Amino acid sequence: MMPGKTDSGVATPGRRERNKLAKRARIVAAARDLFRRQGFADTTTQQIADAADIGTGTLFLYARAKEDLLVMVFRDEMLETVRAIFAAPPALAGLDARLLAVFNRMADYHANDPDLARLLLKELVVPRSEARRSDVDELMDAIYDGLTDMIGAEPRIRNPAIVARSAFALYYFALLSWLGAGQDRGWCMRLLREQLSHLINGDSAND
Amino acid sequence: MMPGKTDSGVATPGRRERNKLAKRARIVAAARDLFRRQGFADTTTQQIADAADIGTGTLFLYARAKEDLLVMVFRDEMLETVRAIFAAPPALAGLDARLLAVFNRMADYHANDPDLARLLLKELVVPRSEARRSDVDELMDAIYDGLTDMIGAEPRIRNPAIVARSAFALYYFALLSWLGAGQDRGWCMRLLREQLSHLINGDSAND
DNA sequence: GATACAAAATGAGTATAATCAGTTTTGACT
DNA sequence: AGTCAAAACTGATTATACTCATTTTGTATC
Repeated sequence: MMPGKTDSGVATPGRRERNKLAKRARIVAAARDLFRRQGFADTTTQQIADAADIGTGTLFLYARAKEDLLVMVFRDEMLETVRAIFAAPPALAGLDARLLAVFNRMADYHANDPDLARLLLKELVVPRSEARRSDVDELMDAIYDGLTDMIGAEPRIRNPAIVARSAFALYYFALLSWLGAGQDRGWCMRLLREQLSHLINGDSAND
Repeated sequence: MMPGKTDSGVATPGRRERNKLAKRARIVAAARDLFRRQGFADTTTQQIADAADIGTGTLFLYARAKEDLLVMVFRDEMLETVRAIFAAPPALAGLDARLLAVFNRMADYHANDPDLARLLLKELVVPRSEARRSDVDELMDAIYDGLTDMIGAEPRIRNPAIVARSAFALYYFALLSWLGAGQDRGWCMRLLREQLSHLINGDSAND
């Protein structure tokens, strides 16, 4: 039992990779719990490292900065939510209902912990690093895939301008919730729908 | 000449107030120069305090956090620019030309120092504090006043939802510049124009 | 002018995010 | 099993944003 690879046909992920993933999960879980309990500012990186049972140095191997941990927490939870919403049978749920569900989930973050939510939005909408940018893209992709599945068009269309607009739509929706301008959500939804129809019809979105 | 108030009819601002304003100006100037020369991250608060010839403690009396200094710098420069643009005689400059001038000025920040610009946008669009929020409002007001003057409608209309949308329009424009999607600027301008016509026609903007 | 009071300034001190040089663990290969 | 290079881990150390108890400055009243 020496080599780390069993005799399966395709290459096994490998123990190293699995350990890394497990550790990442432990870190994110620890961060999520502590942020929830004490808030972002009052949680030290030391505490997170202790809770995840790793050294402080290791922590910064998985997250370039403390704020990255917040994004990791959000990303994981939101991806799960979006996938669950679009995976559920489309009972009475039309396009609008599902979009609304995703939006509402984002808005919940504002309701529960405004400071944390603000930080999240900042980091997600104007990402500093390429890595961060791909976090947004992944979230957008999840929504796209769900929508294109429902509409029946081909998935996996990528258009930076539309990605930006959709990211904005999500962002703007949350911003409006924060401002208490709830009645504007309809406008926001319509904007996203319009953008998505451009996406599906293959318009170049220059106009 | 003991009392700090001369015998003018109305109350003189007072030396204290004047000193405070002058000190604030010195701080902003010092911060601007250092940020330009060395970048935001590589400039310490100590350096700024030294350059402005004040103690480090005093610095944080004028700015709650280091990032506030960035916003102060931006706010001052941008307000001056916006006012200059709308104060100039409307020679060949229509509505679009002036808006574009304001937008381009914002985009310049991206071109010159992307990191600094990203930080700015984050801070301006999702302000943490009420004080920060009023910075955005003031900028928006400057644009509104210029536009309503040109169009001839009554100035000083305030609608949080429209403020949010306009702030977004500025933000989005800069985001697109950053993404290199320059051809989308037209869409952004049209959005703002549309919002402004709602503003002028007195629509409630719920729709 | 002297006294009292509030506002502002100060810089030594503190807390902590992030680093890095050294150590341990891993897994492929013989 | 034994060897080795690369990957992962560690926590003592560092740099610095921000605080706070104390001092200085400005203004009002007599």
